[in-house]
Amino acid sequence: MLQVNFLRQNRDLAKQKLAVKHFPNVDLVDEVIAIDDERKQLQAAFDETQTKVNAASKEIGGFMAKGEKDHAEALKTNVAAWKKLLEPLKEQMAEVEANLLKTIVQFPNLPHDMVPLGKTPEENEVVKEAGTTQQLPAGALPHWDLIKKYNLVDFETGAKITGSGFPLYIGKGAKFQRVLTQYFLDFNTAAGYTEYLPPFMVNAASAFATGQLPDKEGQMYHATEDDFYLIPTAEVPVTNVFRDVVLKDTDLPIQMTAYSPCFRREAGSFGKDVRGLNRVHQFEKVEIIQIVHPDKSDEVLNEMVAHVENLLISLGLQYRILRLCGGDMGFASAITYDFEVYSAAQERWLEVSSVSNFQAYQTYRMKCRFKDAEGKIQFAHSLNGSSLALPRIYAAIVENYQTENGIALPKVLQPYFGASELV
RNA sequence: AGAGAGGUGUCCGAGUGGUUUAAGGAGCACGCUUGGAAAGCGUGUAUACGGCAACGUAUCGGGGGUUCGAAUCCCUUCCUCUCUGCCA
Repeated sequence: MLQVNFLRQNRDLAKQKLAVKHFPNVDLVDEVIAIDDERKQLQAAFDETQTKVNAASKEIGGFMAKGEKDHAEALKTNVAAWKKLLEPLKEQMAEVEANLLKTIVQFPNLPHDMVPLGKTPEENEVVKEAGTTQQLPAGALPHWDLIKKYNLVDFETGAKITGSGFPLYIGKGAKFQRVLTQYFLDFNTAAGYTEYLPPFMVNAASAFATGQLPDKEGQMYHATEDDFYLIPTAEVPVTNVFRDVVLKDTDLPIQMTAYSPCFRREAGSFGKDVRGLNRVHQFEKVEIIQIVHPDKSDEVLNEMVAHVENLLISLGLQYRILRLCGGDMGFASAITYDFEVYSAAQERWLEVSSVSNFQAYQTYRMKCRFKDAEGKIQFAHSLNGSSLALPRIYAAIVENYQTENGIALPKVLQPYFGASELV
């Protein structure tokens, strides 16, 4: 959520930045400031009258104590008149404040200066490409054929149990999931992240704080009986650890990592590129999240990108790093780097991680602040990234490590798996 | 799930309608004192919004209500604890 005061002080800059994100209605900036002006006027008027009411009430208390009932009664008449004025003011204020919130949540975060101007995924900037394309054996298969051939994942039975997009992992296929999760968590904690295992359902307040509500309600599974939402990512419960918290500057940076299943309805997503594990309703992911001093978030973003890069290198995969253009970035992000791994069998790049700096966009919304060295309260910056999302990395490893009669394993995973090959 | 007891500041804790402007204590910060420290004494110590400021307004788990006036009374909701039930 953007701050009105920032918009007020940087009106033109904000409009310019919103245009980079291809926000269709930049004049909403003026609208929001006008609404805020109205709110200020109302509050001033309200406070003025409420002050009189409070003072008079205190006086009445004094009169009552002294037994001067006549004076008290006279004052009560005044108060009654003021209160009549307050009622419509109160209503207007509630209305204006609701309108302000409703309007301001429509703004996406402003993009960082480094964000490229483009609109479509093709205009993302490739900042790095590394690794070599695997030489696959003749007759190499895409992962959806491989997992069937070796009975690692059964989509049909998953569909019977629940519905399409809920894979059932079997035997070594299930163990491989567990091994990947464990390896990722170990890799993250070795770099200083603290491991969390959060609830997999959240309440509406948490979903609002990270921006899933009110807009993306349809993307989450909703347990209506208790009004809980199944998490679309561990980012939601873990970031909410620090909702409504005032930290000390010495608490920063906070580095968290968490494994969780992720539930996404993917409503409205259909068509190509959704075969096999490329897009599912339930998948597993290990997330890294940091809450940092505002001066440090640029630097920390680079560290997180390097961290994920090292993880991919350790898996021996060909990868590239993209800096997303304004039109392809997420709503809450100021700058995002996507990691893609090359699938030689599908002959395409698969997104396996997305690392973003949200600056104060989330922390303002969820009131996560810290007291700086001077004792001033400031909003912290939040960042997160996948490290890593399982099904696609699963698919990439299975495809890229396939041999003529089996599937090999990256070296780092072999001790975890207790074998030198998957099958 | 049922019955009961609770939720007050950084923490403990008093407060059942009106100088509460949330007592008191602890902690923390600064000052005095000291050779230095402890003790002692003094001062300060929540957040948000409005205002150039003085200051004002709101907040005692959340929301709503009664009243001239609510931490206090009423309704509702969430959470914690105890007992009972059920359960891996």
